[in-house]
Amino acid sequence: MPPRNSEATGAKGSPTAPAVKAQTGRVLGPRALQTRQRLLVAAAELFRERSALDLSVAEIARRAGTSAATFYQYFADVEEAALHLARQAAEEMPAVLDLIDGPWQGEQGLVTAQRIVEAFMHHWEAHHAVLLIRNLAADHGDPRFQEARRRALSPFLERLAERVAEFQAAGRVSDRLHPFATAAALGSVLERLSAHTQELEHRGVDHDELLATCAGIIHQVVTGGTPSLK
Amino acid sequence: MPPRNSEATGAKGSPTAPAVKAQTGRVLGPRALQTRQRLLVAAAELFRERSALDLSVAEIARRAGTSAATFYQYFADVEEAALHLARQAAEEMPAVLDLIDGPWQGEQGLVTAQRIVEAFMHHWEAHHAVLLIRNLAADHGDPRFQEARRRALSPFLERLAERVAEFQAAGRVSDRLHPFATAAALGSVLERLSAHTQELEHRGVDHDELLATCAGIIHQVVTGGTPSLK
DNA sequence: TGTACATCAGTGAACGCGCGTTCACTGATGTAC
DNA sequence: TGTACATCAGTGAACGCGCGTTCACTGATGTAC
Repeated sequence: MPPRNSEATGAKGSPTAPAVKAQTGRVLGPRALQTRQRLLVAAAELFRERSALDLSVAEIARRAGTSAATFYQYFADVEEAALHLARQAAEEMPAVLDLIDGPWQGEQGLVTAQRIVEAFMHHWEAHHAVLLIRNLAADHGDPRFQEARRRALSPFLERLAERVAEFQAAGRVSDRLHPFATAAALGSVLERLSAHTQELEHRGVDHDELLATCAGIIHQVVTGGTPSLK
Repeated sequence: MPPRNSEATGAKGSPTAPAVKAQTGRVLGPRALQTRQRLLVAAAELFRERSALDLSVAEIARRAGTSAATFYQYFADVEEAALHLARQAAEEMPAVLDLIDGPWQGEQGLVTAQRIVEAFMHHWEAHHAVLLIRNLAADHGDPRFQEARRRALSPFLERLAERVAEFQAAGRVSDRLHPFATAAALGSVLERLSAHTQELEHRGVDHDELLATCAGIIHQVVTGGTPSLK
């Protein structure tokens, strides 16, 4: 059996990660990091099952096979753990970003739109519960969650808005549309439809139709009309 | 002083309302209806302040100036009260419905789209907190809230889908778009942008620009392209 | 290699608190005669 | 109009429960020599 956790014995000042700290401010060792991770996983599981921020510290600790007292060594409260999960999920978004810079001209535009939709849906499938909670808390006005959401979505929306502005400059898209508001609207389509695939499948819209529709709308709104109707 | 509650002394079998009942099944008198209403108002206030379903019965009762025991005479739990508020809010939607049957041809189409957006935003301003909670609970899978949401949105989405299908039949809109999925996408734009006016205003998008953008997108997607770019 | 000590990490037990829920009771309102 | 009674509506008090939070303590791990 090879020794696991070999990284724990490695360079002590590894500059890659910003050094996770306990509530007291102490830097965490490998065992503590493991425990903390177990708590996060437990919280994520419970969010998936229940949802909403009505989880109790006791419940999370129980699920993680540890005690509530331990939870308080790493997080001030349940929200802090949720916030961490939300930020973790957001780290995936950059992959979607590059897609926006793909080609939008002609038929290629539709393919680009499709790829974006696929990436978004994938993202939501993987983090459904946490993203839902992030959005709820943000909607309600919690500034920490609002910022987490903004950080995750802003780069995406801004780049998309640039495309809209480009097509506007080329005279293809109506000047009535505010580029950023348009991007935000398309973002909401992506989020909502990704979050509600089941409900729509229940209504007779299968996954591929949903993807095609979503991509079609994005393509049409960004580039201003369909190049060919077929 | 004229006698108030004169309706209470009127026809005992008034068929207009379906007769509200207590948890025990007894039909409620005027005083009880007032108390029940006070509890609902208190719950709505607290939802506006807090949000999420983490309100306690004790809290609602306190706000309503009554006791928890009284709450249980009218509602089984907090969710039941929330559900009632959600259904109440949904009763406003029919007003939006008729707008969809307005003219969509030419420049009139934009006006129609604008009216729809205005009505939707108004609806959300009035019931923000409750609608947010309804959607959250529905998202999480609670079937009662899912149904409440479906009942509120379905007629709207179905009529909108009909318009999309009409423009498809006329060869104006791509066949790639699934009519109902398209309507759902536009519905999500309406809901999200209505729910997030503040956030967008924070980003330099004012209310009118938001309205124009939202209407522009709806018009373009439903009718397939802008009639004139100006 | 072995031993002594320092620090890290985890936890049982305790405390008080506010909640959900129920029940027997009081007070208010309506009705029959 | 007045009185007796029935029903409606509201509530204080009680119960047990699980939670949040803290603290002194135990056990695990690392380190110096």
